[in-house]
Amino acid sequence: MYAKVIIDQDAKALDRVFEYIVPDDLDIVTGMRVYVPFGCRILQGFVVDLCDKCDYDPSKLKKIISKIEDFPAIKQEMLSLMQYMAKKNHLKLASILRLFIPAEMREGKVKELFETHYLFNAEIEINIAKNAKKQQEIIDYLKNHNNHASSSELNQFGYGAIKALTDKGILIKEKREVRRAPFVISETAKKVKLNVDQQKAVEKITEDKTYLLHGVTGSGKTEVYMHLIERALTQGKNAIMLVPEISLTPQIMSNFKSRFGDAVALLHSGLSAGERFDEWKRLFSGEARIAIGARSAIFAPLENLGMIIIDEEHEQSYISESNPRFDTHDVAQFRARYNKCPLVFGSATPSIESYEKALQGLYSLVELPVRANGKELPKIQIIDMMAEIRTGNSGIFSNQLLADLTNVVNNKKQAMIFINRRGYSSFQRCRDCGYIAKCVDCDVSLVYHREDNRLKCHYCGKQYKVLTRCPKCGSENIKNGAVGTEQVVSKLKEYFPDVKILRMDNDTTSTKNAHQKILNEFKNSLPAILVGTQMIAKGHDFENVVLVGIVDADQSLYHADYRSTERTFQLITQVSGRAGRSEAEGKVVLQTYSPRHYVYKFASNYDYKGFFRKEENIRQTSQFPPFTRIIRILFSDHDENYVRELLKVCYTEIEGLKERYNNDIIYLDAMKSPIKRIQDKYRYQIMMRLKLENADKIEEEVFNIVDKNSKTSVFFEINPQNLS
DNA sequence: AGCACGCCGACT
DNA sequence: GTCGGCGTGCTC
Repeated sequence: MYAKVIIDQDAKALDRVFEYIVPDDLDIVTGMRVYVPFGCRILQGFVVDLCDKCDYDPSKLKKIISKIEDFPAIKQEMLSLMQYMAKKNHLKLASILRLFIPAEMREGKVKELFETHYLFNAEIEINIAKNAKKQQEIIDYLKNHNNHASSSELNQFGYGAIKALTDKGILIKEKREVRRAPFVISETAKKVKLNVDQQKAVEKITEDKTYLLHGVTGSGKTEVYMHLIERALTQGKNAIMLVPEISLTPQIMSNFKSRFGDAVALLHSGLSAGERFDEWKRLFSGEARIAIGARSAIFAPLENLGMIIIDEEHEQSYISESNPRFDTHDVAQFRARYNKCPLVFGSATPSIESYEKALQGLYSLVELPVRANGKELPKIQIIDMMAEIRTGNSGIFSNQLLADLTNVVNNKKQAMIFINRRGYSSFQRCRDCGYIAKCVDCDVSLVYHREDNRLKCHYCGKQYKVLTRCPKCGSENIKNGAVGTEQVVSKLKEYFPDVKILRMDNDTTSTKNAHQKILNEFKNSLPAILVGTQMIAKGHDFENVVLVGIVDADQSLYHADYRSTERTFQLITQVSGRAGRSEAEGKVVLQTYSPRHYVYKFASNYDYKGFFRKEENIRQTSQFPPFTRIIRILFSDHDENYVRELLKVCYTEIEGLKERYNNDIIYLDAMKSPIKRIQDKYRYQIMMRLKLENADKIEEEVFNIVDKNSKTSVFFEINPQNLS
């Protein structure tokens, strides 16, 4: 028997199958991880196929040394998925396989946890001394507990008694595997009765196809998800539900835990290595039947799927932007098709791509048009910050926002201030010569952090002293750029010295549970103001929040990125949803320097469809996705000359495609990447925009050209999210 | 990726 | 003479 093995190394030259002899005494099956001799080393590999004959010279074949685990960690479906992803995203096989198993398992760091268990042996005659009270207590305890107990339960009776009983054979020792289940406080599940729309949605979502569930904020999508999952379980099937990492709040987790109990396995970044491994194993073995987690939970080792749900479908985090670059939507679609089960993309603000597909009939549109609690959405007031400046207010806050905040404080209520930038301000610039402080390795502007009075690079984390004098012209006239969370907090403290003001962003939530601590503190303070980035935009329901301030709505609008308008609309809708969740009426104050931009008109009226039509129109006329396809090829290397040469060769050859595809190529150019260097690697890129008809063919040819010419790996990105 | 093999410069 | 630089190529 021969095995086709993929070596677990992330190198272009090893990105193929190597054949090995399976020794007779090893019962290897497809999907197992094995140790194999490779050159003069021993490496880990994945068995992806077994067959009777080999393609390579049989006299040169080596033998598999041993199994790593005695179960096949990669199931058949995942092997097909590997093939699909390799082709679709031009990824290396080993790097895909790594996604399918917990990192902890590969690194060999975590082991199964065992606990000694004792069984009561009913066969044997009980013969203990009359004064052996403790031993009698143990026997009584076991009789009351189905004749078995763990060592931790019995330890209270003392080790001597346990040992005496074990020696006599009355107790039988046994090693049992225990799982480190992440602790979740589960409140009592209140089963909510569905309203008419929700009921209709549940009834509609039954077939083996993709559904786009468009439900306004607060329309009760989660309840629909729960019903869908419940139905899948009743049919004897399993389910996956994905949520964006940031909205994996204890609230959602405890909701599902209390509804489905131990059938739920949670996969998110807050788990310890052991917990993650054990949750994975519970899914693998079928002990758990619902996987809930962030992006990577789409690879949950569940078979027989009956439902896949992606909540907040439009979220950027579903598109992986580093090493194995893939789109969770594609993976979900593959798994849904493989398992012949429904796939649900849910959102209050679907991505333009998805909604377009729904209109084209590729997805079936299901709508939840009203809020489940019947409440109105909070009113959004647009404040023209240019007018504020003209009337002499050049501060961060408009007079209206300050007045509303004062009102909130006086009424002992709560407010949230949303600002889409962490740190104190964006950058430091010399007013005389225009010099901007940049990272020496990454070539991006540094961000000023006031807490430790330093400049930091957000790409590599390197820290620098602040500028007091311009290194270029010597001027001391240094100015800070746009505002960030820290600055908003310090300004608020000036206005409201006695009010509890909290900050929540990447910097204040890096430690474990910091997230929850801040939210709890906020929850328990009246009045209070919570300042934060996107992090505060999701999933938290605070009944006392009556005001949401969006300090600089334009910040997400001015990225050189075709999706920035869409993103701004989504952000506003989401952030606004935080106000007025309960009895009190909520209000949103939106500050902008370009109040006439169409995004604000539609967003302030919660008019998704209107926004969609406008945006669709713009994308169509300006030839952007989803009406075209953008391909970005990123070359990076320490050796700048090599990258430039490679870029040149590839570009010339790709340009040659114009002979055959001139009408399909809207745009083609080669350039330095906007961030010219990251971690001392020089970055160059080729960008192209294609008409859809022949996009697949051209993409394939472009990939082959690049692959043929480069020694090192090159990043391929389709419709990139951000262009750094 | 890692490691061996291999062909040219300055040293005990 | 030979120790060691890192270029090229191979690993079932």
